[in-house]
Amino acid sequence: MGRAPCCDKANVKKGPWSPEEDEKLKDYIQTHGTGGNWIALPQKAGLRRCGKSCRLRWLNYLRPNIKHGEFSDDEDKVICALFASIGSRWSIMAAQLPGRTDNDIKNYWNTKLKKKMMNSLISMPEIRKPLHHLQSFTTSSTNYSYPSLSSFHDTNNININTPLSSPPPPPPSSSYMYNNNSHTSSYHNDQTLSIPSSPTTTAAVVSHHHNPVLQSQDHGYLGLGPMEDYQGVKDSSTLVMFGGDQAATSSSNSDGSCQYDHQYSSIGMYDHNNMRNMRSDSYNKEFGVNFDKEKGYYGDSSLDSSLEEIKQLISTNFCSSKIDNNLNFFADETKEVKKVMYYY
DNA sequence: AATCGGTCCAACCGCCTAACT
DNA sequence: TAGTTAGGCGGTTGGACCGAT
Repeated sequence: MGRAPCCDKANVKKGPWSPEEDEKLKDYIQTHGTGGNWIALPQKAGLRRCGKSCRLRWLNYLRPNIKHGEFSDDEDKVICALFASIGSRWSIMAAQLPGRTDNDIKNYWNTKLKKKMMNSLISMPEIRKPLHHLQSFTTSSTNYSYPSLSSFHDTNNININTPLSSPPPPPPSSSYMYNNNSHTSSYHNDQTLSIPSSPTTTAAVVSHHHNPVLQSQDHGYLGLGPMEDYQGVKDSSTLVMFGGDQAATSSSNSDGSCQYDHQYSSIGMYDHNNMRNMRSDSYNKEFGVNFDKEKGYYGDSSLDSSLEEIKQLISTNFCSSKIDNNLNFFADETKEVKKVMYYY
């Protein structure tokens, strides 16, 4: 019953392959093929290796037409698009990229492309969160309209009732906050801005130039806690603030906008450099969220959620049937996302 | 020159499914 | 039909390498 064991585990060599072993394996397969039996192959080829190890070495390194070296922009786009639509199915991705192996793609994604993608999505304005909100904006339509922002104005009388296809207005010079639940408001050099309700997510931006959020406890309007609350963050300019279940007293205006005094009960910080979400110790003490010393961040937020959002964002807006025949679509739409981000 | 921390990637590990007996 | 393994896959890791201090 069953089959013979695949190899004598005690007698097989492990670790890096020597050039001699490579040569033996290559010669054997080029002469005889794999014979559809990797387990028997090492003995026939005169190798003290497990069949699985031979298979891996051949597929990932020795077989003809393997492409090594830098990935092209087009390859980046394919990987990003496929990741968004199918997740970490590296072998399927490899099938779409001639010469690339699943291992290569997996390594490339984990070490470079993931970071590149994250930076691409958050780099222009220092914003990270309103991804769900953006989904409703980034349609394939060329004529964007934002009913929810139709009467948006700020205290400097900058009318932002502008379609996205036009150049976006400059971002606030210091910082602002954007909140979704039912109201939206902003801070701008200690002035309160008001915009109408309706968007569906929460985000906030912290300027690179100075950081009123981290100073804000002194002003009493955010209660985020001092800089040293954020364990492991050396440079406040890398932080982006988001989140916020708010408890606020508000007053509505006739145009549908509203203003209120903020008392945020849930605020998160996103650390650009370390690509992780954080919350202040003040928050965590109050709500019993523990700092995970092993992971280095607070337990309820991590990079994973960011990736999920990227995945969701891309899959909803960029991918579908257009992946195969229009790679530039992804890049163009990414620009649109950046424009929307910049817009805020 | 030595040390340290971060990056990269080849290779291993363990799981799942299909195939075999 | 049940037990077992091969093949395939994604996740993880060890160590080489490199730049900064």
